[in-house]
This record gives sequence, structure tokens and C-alpha cells, in this order.
Amino acid sequence: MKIGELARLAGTNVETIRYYERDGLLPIPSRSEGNYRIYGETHVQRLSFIRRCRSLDMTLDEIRVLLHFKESPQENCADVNRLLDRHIGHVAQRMQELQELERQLNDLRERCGEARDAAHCGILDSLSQAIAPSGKTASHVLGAHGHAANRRLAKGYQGNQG
Amino acid sequence: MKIGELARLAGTNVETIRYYERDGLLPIPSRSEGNYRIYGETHVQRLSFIRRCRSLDMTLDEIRVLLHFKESPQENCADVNRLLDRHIGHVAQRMQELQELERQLNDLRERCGEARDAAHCGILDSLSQAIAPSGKTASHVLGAHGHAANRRLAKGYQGNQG
DNA sequence: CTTGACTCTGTAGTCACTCAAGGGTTTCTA
DNA sequence: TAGAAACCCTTGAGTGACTACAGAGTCAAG
Repeated sequence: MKIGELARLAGTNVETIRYYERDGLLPIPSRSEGNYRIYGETHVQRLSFIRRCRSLDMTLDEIRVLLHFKESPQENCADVNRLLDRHIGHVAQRMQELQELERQLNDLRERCGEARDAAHCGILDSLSQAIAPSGKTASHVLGAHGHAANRRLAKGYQGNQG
Repeated sequence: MKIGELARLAGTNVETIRYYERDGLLPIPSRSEGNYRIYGETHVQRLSFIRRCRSLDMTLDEIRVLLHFKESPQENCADVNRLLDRHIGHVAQRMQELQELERQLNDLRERCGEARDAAHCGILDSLSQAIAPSGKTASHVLGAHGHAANRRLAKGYQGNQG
């Protein structure tokens, strides 16, 4: 099958597949006469595995480890357990952070129940003063907006809120 | 004061300040004879405001809106309320996703209580099969576009579903 | 033979920073 | 007063996991 069909079967889009290939997550496929990538059932399996892991918010590096174990069935899978435990820890931690965040935001929201002019907006007022700081992210699980910058915090950035 | 002191006072690091300047969040400061940036109290205020908003996981674009309102005190602050409501919505949604995620991960973890060889690892087994969707498709917008969807939230991007 | 769907490579953009190279300036110390 | 250390400057590249686009080639159907 060609890349479009693989994409449909695995629920990915085409660029992502090529990206995974470049990144070494998918093996380099054979090519047709016209230089099209040709895939088989094993590719569908592997790509689906990757997408399933991604849907659990695992990083590509974590997935790389799992793929390694899938391919070395004789090895002890304690590392798989450890990886998952760590990941569960990340998720739990991020949830706590988000709960605290939600609390602060609702707090903030209550300060300006109805529209007035910005000069008397309780929200802007509060943001202009110090808010009790919450320890910043230390997990790779995405923040409220799910963008990748949060992950930088996961990699050893130790916050600096004094 | 010079950039280093501003950084200390606001609990940021120096590169971040220069980044905010490039990005238009901080006004261009005056310079010393030796071409050093020179800041005053207003810069401390503004930078602290930005960092406080960032600690609430707001995007720089959201913060830009808030800064605008801080500088136009006569305007009605209904937009501030709307912005915050939307942001609270993002956080709430992300929390729900993480709760579902946590459930799935714990599920998964239970399948391999102790270390064996990878060939019989229940975790790898499960990841190799479809995971019961349990209605996640509706809220998680999963499969192909799950994570792009998060990014869309951040910018109001109207998806393409090609 | 053309149209349109699909595919190819390569490059750049996203977000919010962070880091490093290679230099200049200022301040402290001997 | 010399020199070292600490600070600052600009520029450019890197992060994660993609997404988007340009400009070209391939292929099947009408």
C-alpha cells in the first residue's frame, strides 16, 4: 500500500509518517518504480502502536524504548514497567498542577463578575499584584494548551520564582 | 538597572527578557553608553505581570491582550472576562483529558504486575492491540489529530480535517 | 491528452523559550 | 595599572512533535 492508505488505516496524516521515518521510529520502506513508499501489514501494526502510545501522551523517546522491547522479546520487561510508572507519575503531577491552576483562575475570575472599565477590573488588578506562586512544571505532560514549550520545563529547567 | 538585575527582580532569566523584547511584549529600553539595556521600575512591573500570567499557563498572545487592557483603562473589560473564561475552559478540558489518560495508564499498568520477559509482558500486549475507546473519541478528538487539536485550542485555529 | 488525486523532496514555521559562540564593557582585585 | 572575572551584546541554532507549503513528479480515470 502507499503512504495515503497507511495514513488512513492508522489514523495519522501523511507528513507525520514521513516524520517518523526520518526520526527512526518507522523502518525505511521499499519503493515502487515511481519512487513511492510501499508499506505492508507490519508497518500498519507498528504505526498503530506508536499512535496508541502517543495518545497516552508518551514522548517519542519513551515509545522508542517500548519498541525496543517489542523487538527483543527475551529481555526482561521490568524497564517497561518502570517507564510506565514514571509516565503515570508525570501525568499525576501535571494533574495536580492543573488543579491548582484551575483554583487560581477561578479565584481570579470571581474578582470581576461583570464588565466594567479596565481601570476597575479586578482581574487586571489581581494580576498586577503577586499571586501565591505554585511550583512550576516538572513533567513532560502538556500544559493547558498542550504546546511543546512546556516540555522544556520537563528537561531539567528548575523554575526560578525565587 | 541592567538586564541582570531586572532578571533577578522578576525571577526570569536574561534570555527570556531579550526574547520578550523581540516579541514586542516588553518595550524597547534605552541604552547606556556601552550599549547595555537600561530598565526602570515600569519594566519590573510589566515583566512581573507577564511572568505571573505565564505561571497561570496563559499564552503570550493572551497576555498581549491583557497588557492592552492594562494600557487602555477606559475600555470595557468584558474581553478580559471572556479571555479568562476561555482559558479556564482550556484548563478544564485538559484536566478531563488527563483524567481519562490516567485511567488508561493505570489500566495498562495492572496488566504487568511484575517483571517477566517482554514476550509475555501484558503492557506491550495491550499496546499492541486496540485499547477500548470508551467514548474518548468524542472529547479527545483522538487518532490522527489528537495533539494538533490541543495546539488549535491555543490559537483558535479552525481545523482542516483533510 | 488532460484533469485531478496522489506522491516526492526540501524547507520553514509553530510555541516559548534556552544555549552557545564570539565578541565588547564594566567592575573588582592584586 | 594590569588583568581577570563578571557582566553584557548580537546572531543563530536547537528543543518536540509535528504541520504547511512550494515545486516537481507519478498515476489512474475519463
